[in-house]
Amino acid sequence: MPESKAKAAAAQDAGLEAGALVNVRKRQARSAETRTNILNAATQEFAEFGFNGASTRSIAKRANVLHNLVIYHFETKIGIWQAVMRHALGWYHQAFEERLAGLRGVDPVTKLRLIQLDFVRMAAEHPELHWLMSHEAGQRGERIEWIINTLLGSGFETWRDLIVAAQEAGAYVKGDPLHLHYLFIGAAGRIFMLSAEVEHVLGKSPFDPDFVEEHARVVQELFFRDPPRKS
Amino acid sequence: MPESKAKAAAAQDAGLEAGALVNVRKRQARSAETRTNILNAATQEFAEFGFNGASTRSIAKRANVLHNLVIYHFETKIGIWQAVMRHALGWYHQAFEERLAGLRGVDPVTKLRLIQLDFVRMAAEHPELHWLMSHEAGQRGERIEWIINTLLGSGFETWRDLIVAAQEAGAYVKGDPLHLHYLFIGAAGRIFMLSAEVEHVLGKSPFDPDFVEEHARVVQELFFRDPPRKS
DNA sequence: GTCTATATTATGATAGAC
DNA sequence: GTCTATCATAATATAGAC
Repeated sequence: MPESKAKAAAAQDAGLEAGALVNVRKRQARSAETRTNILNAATQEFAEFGFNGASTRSIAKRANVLHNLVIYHFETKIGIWQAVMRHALGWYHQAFEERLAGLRGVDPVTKLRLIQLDFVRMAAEHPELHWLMSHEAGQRGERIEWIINTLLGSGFETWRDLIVAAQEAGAYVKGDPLHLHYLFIGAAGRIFMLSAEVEHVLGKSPFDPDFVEEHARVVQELFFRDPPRKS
Repeated sequence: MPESKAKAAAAQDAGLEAGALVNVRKRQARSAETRTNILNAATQEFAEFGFNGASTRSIAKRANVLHNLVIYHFETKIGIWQAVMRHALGWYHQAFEERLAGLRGVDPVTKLRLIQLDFVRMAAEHPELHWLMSHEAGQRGERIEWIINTLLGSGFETWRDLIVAAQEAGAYVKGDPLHLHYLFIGAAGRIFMLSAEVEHVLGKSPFDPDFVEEHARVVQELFFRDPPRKS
């Protein structure tokens, strides 16, 4: 935390008369808004250009704030980046946990089908997430280490368990479940990361809602298999 | 072309005594070597960091040359980038054309199987190619337009025709052939672009030769289907 | 919290000696 | 073709007024 920010927090903790308190709250609201704007702008910039390619100035410009406010709110460039990753991956994990919680009791094959459908739709709606990971996950380095150590939780176990269960039911293609999960990630998400090229070759945007659904359907046809008939 | 380079070429065209000619040839050889070193270094840098993230100085450092030689040999930053793309995509297209030429007369299903196998092996051996495209193909912009207009040839038609033929033989999953090609590209290549994360989650490098072959096998299991029995 | 101003380093690009 | 030196701009980051 920057010193000035810490001081402001301390001033708030101390007793303040009513009028001053209102002003403090107004300022806090504006601060929170600025911070959010910067965070969203930084998400887009880091997704598009990667850590090196993005600049605090372009982030500030996109967020419509003065460039030094980016550093003020997040201390360093790596600080903004970490905040972006925490926010993006946190949101992603939460979305899946809530989805899975809603599917309690559903059989694993259906469950896997449904969260894979969600995954495809999310890849179309939030390709930034794929880009953010993509820029880091390709080469060893401090940032991917940080992601692995502080943000990558036990999400993969859930996918693995569901795939194993679907395989045991004879409903999913055979093979190492986590390997298959990465095949799925590639098949499901890559087309949205190549959207400009795809648009030229296919003659339509992969983000077109109808296409997204068709895409999800075909992806599932690749991985799911008809289970053997019982008796 | 830089003026100094044009002058050197002119001097070469003029008559020169034997000793001087040898020196000119030595210089040309060194120049060509420098250019090649820069091109290879630039390929790695652009693949890793994208156009904005890479710098002419980091390219020069990697190539072990003085930083201004990068500009001398390629005029501008976009000039180096274009040379990299021409070289990388040219090599890629040539490799496939030669492979296909060698497969003249082979039935389309086998042909598709074999060039897909090559594609997977190439993605493992040269992930730079996927990165170079990846950094540009995600968003509209001058560079992807340049790629589409000057480098993207008729390669996609070949893939489409082979996929259609394999579908007609009942040996390939149904669906829009070019859409399926992008699904294949994602399934085949994405795992190598996430190598650092994959290594952590799977416990082994996706570049491991045995894994590459297993990966290629599973990818084909996703897309190829048993054709209906005859008679 | 925000704004102006500034320090410092990195970057793309050029000029001129050899 | 390469090397030294340099320029102009853009980058990360900080200091201090309000």
